[in-house]
Amino acid sequence: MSTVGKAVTLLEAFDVHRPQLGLTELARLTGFDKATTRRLLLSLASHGMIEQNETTRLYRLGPALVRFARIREAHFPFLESARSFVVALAEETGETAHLSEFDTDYLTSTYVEESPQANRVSVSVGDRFPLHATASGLAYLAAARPDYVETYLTRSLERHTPFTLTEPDILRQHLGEIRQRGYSISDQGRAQGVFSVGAAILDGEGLPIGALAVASPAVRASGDTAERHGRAVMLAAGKISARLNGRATNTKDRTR
Amino acid sequence: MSTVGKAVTLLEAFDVHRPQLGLTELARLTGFDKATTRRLLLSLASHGMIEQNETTRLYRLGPALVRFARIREAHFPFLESARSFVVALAEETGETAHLSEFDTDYLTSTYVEESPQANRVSVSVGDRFPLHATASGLAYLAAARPDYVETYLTRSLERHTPFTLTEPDILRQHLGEIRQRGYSISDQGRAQGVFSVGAAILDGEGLPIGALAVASPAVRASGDTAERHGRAVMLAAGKISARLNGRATNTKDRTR
DNA sequence: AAATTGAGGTTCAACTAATGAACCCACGCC
DNA sequence: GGCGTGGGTTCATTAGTTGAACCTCAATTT
Repeated sequence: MSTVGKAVTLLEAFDVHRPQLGLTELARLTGFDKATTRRLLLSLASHGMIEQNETTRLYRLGPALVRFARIREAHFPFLESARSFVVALAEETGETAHLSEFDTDYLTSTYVEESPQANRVSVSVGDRFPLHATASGLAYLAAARPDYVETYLTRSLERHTPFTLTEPDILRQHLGEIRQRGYSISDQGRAQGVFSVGAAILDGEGLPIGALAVASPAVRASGDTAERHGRAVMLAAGKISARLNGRATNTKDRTR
Repeated sequence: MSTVGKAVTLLEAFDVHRPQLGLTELARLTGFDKATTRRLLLSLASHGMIEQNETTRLYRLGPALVRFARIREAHFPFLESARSFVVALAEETGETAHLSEFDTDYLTSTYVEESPQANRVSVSVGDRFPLHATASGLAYLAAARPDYVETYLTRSLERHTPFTLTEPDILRQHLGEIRQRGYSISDQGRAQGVFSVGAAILDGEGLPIGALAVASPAVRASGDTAERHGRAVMLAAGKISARLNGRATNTKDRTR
């Protein structure tokens, strides 16, 4: 692995539930030597990518990351342009709606609007969705480049529940149906008792960059739920894509 | 420079006004060889820190940065906890109020609430403030560790206007006065015609992590402006620090 | 109070990964 | 059709990275 890759791997050791880590702990989590870990941390810290609490000696993600994130968001306002549509979708369906963004073989939850009902699906910002086991992921794959999909399908796909689809051939067929239908369906693919439908968010070239989904308790999913939610999520995703690209983008326009 | 440092330097080539860059352009901006630049970009891209537009071949900051920023903000909610106080401060003073965060020898503007008046000071999120030439920076320095201040003062300090203070001795004296007073004053230190007062935001150990400031056109700064704005900014900064640390933190409590 | 454990941090010879000059290719333009 | 420009690649040389062993300090344990 390149040195840069190692440095980023170090950053990836942090998450919402482990926002601060010690040197030894970081070395253990990443598998790097303590000396290596420290040298990388210092390099990162000198650029504000990592910060150290001077009394506890613990490391945490630095302010430069926030600065970079703002630059990206200013130019590529994924969240800003989507928030209101997610809220509207949750209201319309009465269920939890969530938006996720593609990032290295996963979709990462970016914004969540939970259902007001007591029995609801709960999702947290930062949660990562495997592509083959969630409605969001399937919607993403259905719109992704064929070569990416093939590469993804040939690796070993984790089975999260007895309902998870892991057979490449079945998945390929499933993706075909999603393309026809316009939205994806995942019946308890990642978590038991959760029924979801999803649709991809597309960039200016028609390639997917994220997904929008509605998740409901499976016990509330009756005959027409998939279609009702599916239409709603498809429409909302289309609107988000359109706004993101400053124009309509439901066609895969590749003329340029 | 370490490879990691170079990789981050590449990220730093992007800013709000230049959110997308080509390979050659990036190599030119950073001074690295084209091959080096590309290899670094690939390493970064494989972790989602950089993204490439497949048709224009231009590179932009990646989604992983946004993910990391969220992890940091979830744990260290600088902006969230401060926003309402900045709005209130702008309202109270009738002038532009802005919050900035320390990041590698500069304060970076994080949130801005502009004055409603036609003749107002305009600040953009992402603007970088030199420590010696702005009210925010001086407030930061006045609360910073002595060894950091000394290191900072011994480098050559840029003169932005005829009013910029660049003499280490004068600055040291100035910082003493700021500590006594509780807020800083910068009369046209960075831009002609801008009068600002500022106060530092402190972490749980009493060390500064950012600053809050009120900036007004110098022509509106009369006799009591400094004191009125100063008191307001000091109070607001104290409240932000307190909320950030979950308790009162205007004393430098180091008992642990 | 001496011994033990475990954390942060450092050193330096061995070694592996980074470097960059020169290269190719594609496209747009005169 | 030749020239300029930008993206991308190659590989011998070179410079940065590695990690076992070490140090220090503070908190437990004996």
